[in-house]
Amino acid sequence: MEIYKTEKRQRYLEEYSIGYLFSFPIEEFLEVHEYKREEWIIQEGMRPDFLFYVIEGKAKIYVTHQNGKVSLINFIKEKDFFGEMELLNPIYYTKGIQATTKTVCFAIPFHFCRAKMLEDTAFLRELAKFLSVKSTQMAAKYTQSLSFPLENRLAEFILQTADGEIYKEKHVTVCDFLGVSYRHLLYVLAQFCDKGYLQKEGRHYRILQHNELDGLARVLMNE
Amino acid sequence: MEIYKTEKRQRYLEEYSIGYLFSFPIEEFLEVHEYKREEWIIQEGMRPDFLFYVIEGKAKIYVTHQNGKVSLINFIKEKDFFGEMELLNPIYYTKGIQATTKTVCFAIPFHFCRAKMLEDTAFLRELAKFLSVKSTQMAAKYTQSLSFPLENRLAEFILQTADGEIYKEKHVTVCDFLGVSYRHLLYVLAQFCDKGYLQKEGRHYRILQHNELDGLARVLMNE
DNA sequence: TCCTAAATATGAGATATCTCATATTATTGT
DNA sequence: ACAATAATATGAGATATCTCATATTTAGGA
Repeated sequence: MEIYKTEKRQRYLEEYSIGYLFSFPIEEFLEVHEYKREEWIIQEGMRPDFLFYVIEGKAKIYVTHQNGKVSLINFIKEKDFFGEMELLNPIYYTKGIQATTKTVCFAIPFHFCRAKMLEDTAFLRELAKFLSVKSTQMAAKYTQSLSFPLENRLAEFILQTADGEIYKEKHVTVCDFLGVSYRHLLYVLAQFCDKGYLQKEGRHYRILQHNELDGLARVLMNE
Repeated sequence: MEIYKTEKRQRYLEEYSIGYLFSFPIEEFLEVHEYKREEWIIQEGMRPDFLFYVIEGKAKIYVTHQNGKVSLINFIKEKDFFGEMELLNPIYYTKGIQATTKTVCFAIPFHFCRAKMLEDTAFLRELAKFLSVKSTQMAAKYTQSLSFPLENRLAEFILQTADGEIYKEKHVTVCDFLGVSYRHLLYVLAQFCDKGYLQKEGRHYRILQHNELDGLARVLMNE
């Protein structure tokens, strides 16, 4: 982890101003942190000292269960907060946050800013919106996971993450995210190839029948 | 649905004051609504005109999927909000809310109060806390449902909802809530009886081995 | 460059869970 | 009090998904 100082910090503060999220001057308190690919930004179970706001990069939220299984709860991207649970709730089991790519965040120290943030209408309104979306998404994912087989959820995931016609997510990550075994994921991917929806090209998959996948994914919708 | 007027309304306003949740005078705008057991407070897909705050009673949040399956997303109890998604988000697929028992709510009209509420620090802070808890719970339920068989989740549910030593939830409701088929629910309940954790008494079940169920439920924890 | 750990692949057998069919009680409205 | 509807119950067969064993390939570190 690297903390940007002086000019570099200043450059980020200017280029990605988040002043509009607050009605008090936040700039002076902001730290700018850079995390390397794969680096753990927050260790599971360790309360952070900052509220984070992502400027560049992507990260993943993980939790480990008692039976050893790991769940990838969600992805975090630009303009997302994390650490907000710890800001609001004195008791909370902290999830692990791992950078997927090089990630730059604003880190807002609780120590100096908690009280101010909790008194700030503009910020609280943004936060409430962010949380309402998050909560809605989790509820949707929850009920979908109980109501539909992997086939549908994977189709949606492929379409969401594909780069043009190419799908190339790591199987291991996808298993944790969709909550299925590695074996089963490969079964369903093989089915998609059999049916001609996908074509395997080395380690990647090319989407051949966008429509068919879309049909499978669309069934999840309406929420 | 019945709207309390004059004295009855006044009595509720005094007995269950929620003035402390707001920093502006809210009382004059509050309606007091009573819904009968089984009544739909909000129809799925129909945006409500109020933010609701539950005073007495219990309700359920439902969503219907395209394949006809119904999910019981969560239970709502005293001191919970609902309609807050529609307050915050102009675009949102409204879930259905059904009263389980006779339910009395304060209904805060968006028309008069939206702007005020979205400017109110005290309220926004409460709402953000409420949403953060809700989001955390959904995330936990989501990952648990993907990581553990019904056995564990049912054990937890039985302990949470049992009335003393007696478990008597309706199977139909539990299926929707835990996202499993009726058939499978009965299988696992039968297993619990075989193992001596539960004993069937007419339509109810008596908890015989609290410890064993607790062991199964505890495996979910740590979040 | 080589070694090791991670990621990919595939088979075989188990089990968790689902669908459907069919009875038998409760509950509710009239 | 009766009919209709909802809830409970159980069997049988299907399928979605898991576990484990084992190879092969890829990628990162000494």
